[in-house]
Amino acid sequence: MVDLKNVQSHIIKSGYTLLTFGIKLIDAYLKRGSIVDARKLFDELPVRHIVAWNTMIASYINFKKSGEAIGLFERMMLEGVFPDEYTFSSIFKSFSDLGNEREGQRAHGLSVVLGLEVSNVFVGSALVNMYAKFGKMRDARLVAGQVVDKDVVLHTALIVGYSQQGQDSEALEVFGNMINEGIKANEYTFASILIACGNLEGLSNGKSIHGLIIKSGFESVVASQTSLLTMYSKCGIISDSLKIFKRIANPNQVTWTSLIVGLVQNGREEVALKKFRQMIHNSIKPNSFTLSTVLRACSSLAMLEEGKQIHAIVTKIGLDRDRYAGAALIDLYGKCGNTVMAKLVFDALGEVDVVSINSMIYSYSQNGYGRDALELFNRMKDLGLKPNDVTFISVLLACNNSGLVVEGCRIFASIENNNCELTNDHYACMVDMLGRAGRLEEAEMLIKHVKNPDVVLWRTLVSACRIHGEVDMAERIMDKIIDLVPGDEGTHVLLSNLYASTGRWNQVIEMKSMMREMKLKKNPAMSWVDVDREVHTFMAGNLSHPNSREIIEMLEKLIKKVKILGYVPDTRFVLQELDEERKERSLYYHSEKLAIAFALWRTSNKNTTIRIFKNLRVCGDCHTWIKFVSKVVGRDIIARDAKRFHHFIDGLCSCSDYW
DNA sequence: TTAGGGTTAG
Repeated sequence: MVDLKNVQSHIIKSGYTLLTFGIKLIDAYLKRGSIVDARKLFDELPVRHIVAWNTMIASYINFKKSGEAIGLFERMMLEGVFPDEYTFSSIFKSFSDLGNEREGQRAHGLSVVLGLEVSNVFVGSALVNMYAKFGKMRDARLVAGQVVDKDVVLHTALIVGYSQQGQDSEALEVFGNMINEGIKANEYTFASILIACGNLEGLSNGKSIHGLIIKSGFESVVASQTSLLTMYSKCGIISDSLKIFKRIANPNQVTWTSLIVGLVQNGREEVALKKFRQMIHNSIKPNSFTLSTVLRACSSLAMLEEGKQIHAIVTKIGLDRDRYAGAALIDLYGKCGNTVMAKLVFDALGEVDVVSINSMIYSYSQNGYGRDALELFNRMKDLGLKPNDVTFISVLLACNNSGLVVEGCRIFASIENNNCELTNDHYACMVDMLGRAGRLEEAEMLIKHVKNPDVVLWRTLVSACRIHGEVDMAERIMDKIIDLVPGDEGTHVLLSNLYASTGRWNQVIEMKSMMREMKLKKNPAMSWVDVDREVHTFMAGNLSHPNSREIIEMLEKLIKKVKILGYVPDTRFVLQELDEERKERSLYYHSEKLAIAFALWRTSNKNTTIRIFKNLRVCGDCHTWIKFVSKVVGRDIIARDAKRFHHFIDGLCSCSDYW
C-alpha cells in the first residue's frame, strides 16, 4: 500500500512549488500503479493545471481505460480548460480504441479550431493512427500531408496504417518517400515495412530493406530480426528464416512464435513442433498465438497425442477460455474424430464467437452429426451472432455428410439473405449434395448459375455421375472440363475409375494410355496410422513394411472371421481387369486394410481406439469390411478419409453408409 | 512537470 502522507512529505521536502505539487504526487501514485489513488488526489486538487489533466488522461489511456479518458477530456472543457497539443496527442487513441469514429472526428475538428492539428507532429501522428484504425487512409494521408515537420514516427504510422488496411504497395511508396526526404528509418519503421514486403511476397524489396537494416546498424535488434524472419517465411524462403533465427542470441516469445508460425505456413508442421518443444525446453513461455499455431500443426498431421499434451500446456497457462486456443483445440479434436472432447472444450469457453461456433459446427459435420450441427447453427441466432461464409460452408457440409438434403437446400437459399456472398465453395457443397442424392440434372443446372464455375465444381459433378454410374453425362461434363483446364489430372482419374466400375475396360485402357501420353500421374492411395507416436504409412498392394508377414497373417485371420459373419468382397471396386479371384486378392491389400491389420497386430488393448487416416476417400468394399472387423474384434475404429470421419463401432458406421 | 509508431493467430 502507498502511504499518502509519506509521499506528500517527501515531495514537500524536495521543494516543489504548490503548482507542481499535485502533478508530482499524481505521478508518484501512477508509478506505483494506482490509478484510482491518483484520480482521487486529482479530484481533490484545489488548482488543476493543464499538465495535471494531461497526465491523468494519458494514464487512463495507458491503463486501457479509454472511456474514463474521454470523460476527463469532456470535463476539462466544461471547467474552462482548453486541451493543448499534449492532450490531443493522447486523446485520439481512446476514440479509436472504443471504435468511436464520430466523436473522434469531432475532437479532430476541435484541434483544427485550436490550430494544433498540423503544427505539432505528435498531434499529427496521433490523428494518422486514429484514421488508419478506422480504415480511413484518405483522411490519414490528408492530415499527414499538412504536418509541417514530418518525422520518422509520422511516416511509420502511415506505413502501418496502409499495411493493416491491405494497401501494402502504398506502404512501400510512403517508405520510399521518407527515405528520399532524408528521414532515417529506425527499428520500428523497418519492422513495419517488412510486414508490407511479406504481405506482397515481394522478396526483392524485402532483400533491399534487409540491406538497409544492416547499413543502419539495426541488424542485431531482436524486433528487426523477428520481422526479417517473418518476411522471408511469408515469401516462402523458410530456409532463410531458419538461418536468421540461428543467429539471434536471445530469441524472445514473439521471435520463437514467428518462426513456428512461418514453419506451419510453409507446410513444415513437423519442424514447427520440434521448435515448439525446444522453445519450452528453453523456458520460453508460449502464448495464445504459439499454442493455437502448434495445435493447428497437430490437426493437420492428425497427431492427437501430441495435441493432448499441448492441451495440457494450454490449461497450465490458464488459456482454457482463450478464443484462439479454444477454436484450435475444437478443430484438433474434431479432426481427430473426438467430437466429445471438442464439445467439452467448446462448453468450457467463457464466451463463444463466430469462429469457435464454426469450428464446432465443422467438427460435427466431419463426424456425421448433422442434426447437432444444425442445432448449434440455429442457436447462433439466439446468441445474437451472425453466421459468416465459413459458417454456411460448415453447415452445408454437415447436411451433405448426413444426407439432410431438404435442410441443406433451405439453408443454401437463405445465404444471400444473411448478407453473405455465395462463393464457389457454397455451390460445390450443393452440387455434391444434390449429386449424391441422385439429382444430377439439378446439380448441373445449379453450376450453370455460377458466374465463374471452376474445375472443382464440374469435377464434383463427375464424381456424382460415378456414384450413379451415369457414364454419358460424365463424358459430356468431362469435355467441358477439358475446355476449362486441358489435362486436368483429377478428372481423368475420375473418368477412368468410372469406366472401370462399369466394366468398360477398353475405355479404361484408352484413358490410361492418354494419361501416360499427357504425363498425368494418379495420386496413389495411401493410409497411415500412428502407433506409439510413430507414423506407419501403407500403399495399396505394397508389402514393403518390415512387419509385412505379421500384417498378412493378421489380414488372413480377419478375412476368415468376417466372411463367417457375412462379408462378401465387392469386386466392383477393383479398377483393373482381372479374374474374380485376383480381384478379391487385390481388394485385400487396399491401404486401409493393411493399416488396420497392422494396428490390430501392434495394439492388443481392447480399449484402445484404432485411428487410421487415408489421403483419398475410403472405398466401398473397405467400408463394409471395417464394419465387420469392428464387430469381430470388438474394437472401435475411426477412419479419417479425404472428406470426413467414419466411426466404426460394433458393426455400424457413424456415416450410416452415406458418404 | 505531461505526448505519438513495431514484430506472432482463426
